[in-house]
Amino acid sequence: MSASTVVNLRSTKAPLRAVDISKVTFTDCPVRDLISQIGGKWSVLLLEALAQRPYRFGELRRMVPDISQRMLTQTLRELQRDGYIGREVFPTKPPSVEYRMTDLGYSLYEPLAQLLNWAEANQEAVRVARAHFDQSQD
Amino acid sequence: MSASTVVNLRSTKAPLRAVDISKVTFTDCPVRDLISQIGGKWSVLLLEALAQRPYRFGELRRMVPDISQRMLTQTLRELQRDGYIGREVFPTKPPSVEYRMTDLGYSLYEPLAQLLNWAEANQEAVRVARAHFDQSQD
DNA sequence: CAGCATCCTGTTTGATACTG
DNA sequence: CAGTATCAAACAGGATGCTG
Repeated sequence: MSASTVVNLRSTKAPLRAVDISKVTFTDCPVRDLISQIGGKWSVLLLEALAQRPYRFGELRRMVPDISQRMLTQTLRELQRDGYIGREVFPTKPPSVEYRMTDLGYSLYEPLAQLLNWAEANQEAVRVARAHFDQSQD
Repeated sequence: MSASTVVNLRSTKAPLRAVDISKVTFTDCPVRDLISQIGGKWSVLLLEALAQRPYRFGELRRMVPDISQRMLTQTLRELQRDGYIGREVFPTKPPSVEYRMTDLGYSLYEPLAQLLNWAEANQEAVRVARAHFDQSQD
């Protein structure tokens, strides 16, 4: 059983995150691909919000006060493109747009939430490890 | 049950990833903190390798051919600082250094592996979602 | 309201050369 | 072998102004 049993350890020359959202092809490692998406500064935050219930653009903006409009739009597009969230435009005046998690998004959110729970449950252990490491480095 | 039940949605002004490894204080959101660490380009790859068995520096380098020496060292240090992996120096000549996962690292790896499994199991669904999205955008 | 286009900055990463 | 140091490039993200 080699180390690549769980995942393809071959790395790629491809950039870690999408730049031009419409030009990006699927990288040859799904793990790298997911991590690069989730690893963005705002993706997890938005997934957590939308896992609770649907929200409109402006609501999300207020929930995450220091996200820029640019990054909110961009991150929502990426999540939509990957199929994790859906986008519905209501033809009101002015228009309102609602985002909601898809079934695929919810299925992703299950293991993701477990990981986030781990982060909270073990934050103290990590804090201690860091303090110890920094000490020993003088 | 508010949206912040699962995790603190407050975002921070802190940079996403550590720059000077010894200067970084724990951010006020453990989730942001974990995501910023494993969201790095190489962390997950190295955790997967070390979840299998201990490896030496050079072995890891050969397993992940296109990681630079600089990033291998830096990422290993970060993982060590957070307490996920341990580092042991053998006083041979020339010296050899072995890295191995700690108990904390293994406990992290459990939910992490679930997430990675999801990525592999659903890569086709994501690929389809992307193709559909790109289509509809013309 | 919900964006988009442009410019600009700091951070992350890579390349290369050198060392105990 | 297992690093460190320095420089340069690429990228993610922020700020601002404009639009249907």
